Amino acid sequence: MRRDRKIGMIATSIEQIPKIVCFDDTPRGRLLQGAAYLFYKQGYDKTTVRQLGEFIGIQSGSLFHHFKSKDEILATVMEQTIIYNFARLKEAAERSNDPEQQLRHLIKAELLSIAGDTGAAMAVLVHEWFALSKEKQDYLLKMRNEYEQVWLDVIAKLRVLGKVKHDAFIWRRLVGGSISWTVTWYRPEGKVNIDELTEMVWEMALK
Amino acid sequence: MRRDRKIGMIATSIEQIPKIVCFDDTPRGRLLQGAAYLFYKQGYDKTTVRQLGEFIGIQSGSLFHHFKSKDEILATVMEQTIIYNFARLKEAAERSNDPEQQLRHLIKAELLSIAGDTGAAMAVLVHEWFALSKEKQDYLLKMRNEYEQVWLDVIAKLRVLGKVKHDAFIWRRLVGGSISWTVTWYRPEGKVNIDELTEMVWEMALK
DNA sequence: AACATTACCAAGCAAGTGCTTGGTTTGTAA
DNA sequence: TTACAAACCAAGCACTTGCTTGGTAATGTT
Repeated sequence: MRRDRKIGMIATSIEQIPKIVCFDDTPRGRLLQGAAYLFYKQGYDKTTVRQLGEFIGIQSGSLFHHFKSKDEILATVMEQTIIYNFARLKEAAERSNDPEQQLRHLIKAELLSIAGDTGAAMAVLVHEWFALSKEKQDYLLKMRNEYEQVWLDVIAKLRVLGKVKHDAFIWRRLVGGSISWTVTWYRPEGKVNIDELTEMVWEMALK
Repeated sequence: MRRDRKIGMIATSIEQIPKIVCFDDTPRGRLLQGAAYLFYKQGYDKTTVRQLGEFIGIQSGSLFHHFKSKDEILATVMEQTIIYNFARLKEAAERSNDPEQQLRHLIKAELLSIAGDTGAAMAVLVHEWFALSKEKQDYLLKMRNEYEQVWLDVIAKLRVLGKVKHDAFIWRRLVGGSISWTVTWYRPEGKVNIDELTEMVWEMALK
């Protein structure tokens, strides 16, 4: 009787879970949606293809009509998540010309990604990174770099203004850490909302 | 031919890896040491008992003479890591009476835990938390709470001094996020050392 | 020397695992 | 209606997993 650890309070079918915006309404999209939820709740390895099949209402074998491996399902969840949130970040950066305000928008956008409507999928991205094959990691890293460049551009401007004094990369990682870490504790029903959190991070970051 | 993803540049026996201070030199200690390393490099689920056995030089079945399950190995790695780093944190807090200096010591202690000599084990604690059974999670959470209390005591004093204005819990989580996140990027051979990093986090945190 | 305890081996079982295969149903457009 | 592809089912194969069992070697203590 191995591997019987209890998973508490988990949905048993795809209708019961909140929609994640990065996936569409095709069978394939629903599959990704279900996968993101289960990977989020249980982890990639502990989610079996049988369980995923049952969750979205098809046979486990039928999954492989849409994707050629379980690995590819995970990679696709991550890819779509990155694409969606990259677009959101870019949009945020274009919302202002003042670097300080841009920073505020970036922070909020990233908090929304992680603690908001794509939270489950982002958590998968964070937690299951090492479950990916090396090649998929490399591929996604390239997209990740584009994403980071948006940040670095804004930071560069802040450094010119003297608002940021430390090394840009390290500074970004410290601020990014505060934001990313919310994945481990933030709950929408908790005592702060995204806007208040944005404000706190912004103040800390700008000194 | 499943699950054949390549793991690059990984040691194949326990003599090749750096010692982690929280484990002793008994057979049991070496087992934990090896487990921490492999869990760190590959993840808990992808590390098989066979591989762990081979790594430390015994048969896979012999592992179960020391621990009654693989789960228990993971939990013990985490437990010892928490115990060790709790002691280090407490010691750090007692090194000064000035809250601002105490904070500096706490930050450095936590950075040492995560980016320093217990880094591999701490990474396991962070990444494999959900691989633990629920009961083990609850048990370790109690120890974690004691650990957090050391931080909260210092923060409370800082709030009295007006050095921290936001909610103590949230503030701690943002600062803790910056620190914990170093697990994903910090390398000792990189461009900053622990002391410089301590300084940066300290400045950000204190505003 | 005698005993007890710790550490370990060799073999294998039961229960999964991801994935394949060959075929059927469903939707869509001409 | 016909044609064709997308979506799916039912069954099972090849393999790996954590762990058990019954025994042996090494180590330490008196």
